[in-house]
Amino acid sequence: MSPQITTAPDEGTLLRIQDVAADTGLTTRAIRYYEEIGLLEPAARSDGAYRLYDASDLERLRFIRSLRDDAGFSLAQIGQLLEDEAARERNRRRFRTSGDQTERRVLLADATARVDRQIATLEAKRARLDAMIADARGRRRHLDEHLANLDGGPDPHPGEGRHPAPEAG
Amino acid sequence: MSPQITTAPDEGTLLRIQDVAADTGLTTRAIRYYEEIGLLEPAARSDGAYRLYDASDLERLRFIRSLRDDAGFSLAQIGQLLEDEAARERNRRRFRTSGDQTERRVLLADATARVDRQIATLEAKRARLDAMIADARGRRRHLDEHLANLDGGPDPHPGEGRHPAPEAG
DNA sequence: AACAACCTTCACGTAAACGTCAAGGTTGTG
DNA sequence: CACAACCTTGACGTTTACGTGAAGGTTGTT
Repeated sequence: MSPQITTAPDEGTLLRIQDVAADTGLTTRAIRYYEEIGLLEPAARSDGAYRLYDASDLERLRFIRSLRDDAGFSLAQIGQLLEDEAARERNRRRFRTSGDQTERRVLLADATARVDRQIATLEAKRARLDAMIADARGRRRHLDEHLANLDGGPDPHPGEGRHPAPEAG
Repeated sequence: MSPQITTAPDEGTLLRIQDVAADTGLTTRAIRYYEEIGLLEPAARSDGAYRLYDASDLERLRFIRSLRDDAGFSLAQIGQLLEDEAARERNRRRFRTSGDQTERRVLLADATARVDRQIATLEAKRARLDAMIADARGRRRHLDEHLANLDGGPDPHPGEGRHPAPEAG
């Protein structure tokens, strides 16, 4: 419990690209590439032009990775989802420096609209996935019925023909 | 109600690649490419080596497209999901020609296992998507709280500090 | 048989999303 | 200040998933 420690400042920590890579599970090349195509700018640069990332950068990179790996979006789509980082940053600064309640409300409303669009996009994707799952469940039920037919009475409706083949694959 | 018509046989219809492309929304090149990487073989070939596709081929192609566009899987992953078309086809033939109830049961069980794996994969993906949606909803709630703070009593807990910045982006 | 409209198999081109050097500058430690 | 370990910016290579001709054969209709 020493009153002043220089290790683990935590709050204003800036990481170099390799540490960021380790933390996020991305490669340094990928991170630079994301910067190249405008997905994020590092919070700062060192005197020697080293890229320096803060906590919010890490969050953003993890989000990008999640959208890429978990949701399967292309980087172009991810760019659409994140939409205009510059405006976002401007808004942040304006929000912090603004004493005007009305302006703060407008900025928050903007942020809300962006998040709502993200949610809508993600839910649309989930709906399509759900449809596919339902479809697969249907195929599964179909197979189960065939199994039931084999176990119970063999050949209930002989010349049926709704399905060309019993689908054994 | 003529007893014998040559148009619209429907049952054993075989389509050429362009018609298949129109039906599935894929390009002829994509369909040939999918064959190249082993995702499907056309049901038959004409005397002049034209590819000929049946109804089940169309289903399969629509499924592939769905996995690609809706679920965002790579063709390699889709190949894993569809897994061993050759075995599938062998199973179909064996199923049709098998009079042995036990064998039919085994073949159906195999098919069921495959479908179950597909469902599991799709549900895993949906779970990850759900997590992301929940996350986005959390961010949205957070923004709403800030809005509420602006509307109601301004600055309820002054020196709080759990959040470094009010997050206006 | 002629003809358009299909189809075939190469084979090279392309955009996305990085991987992988190369050549040189920067940082932190002894 | 020497040195390893990191970083920088090019710049070319690679994989995936096709697009786009080219050169020639096939089908269906007239």
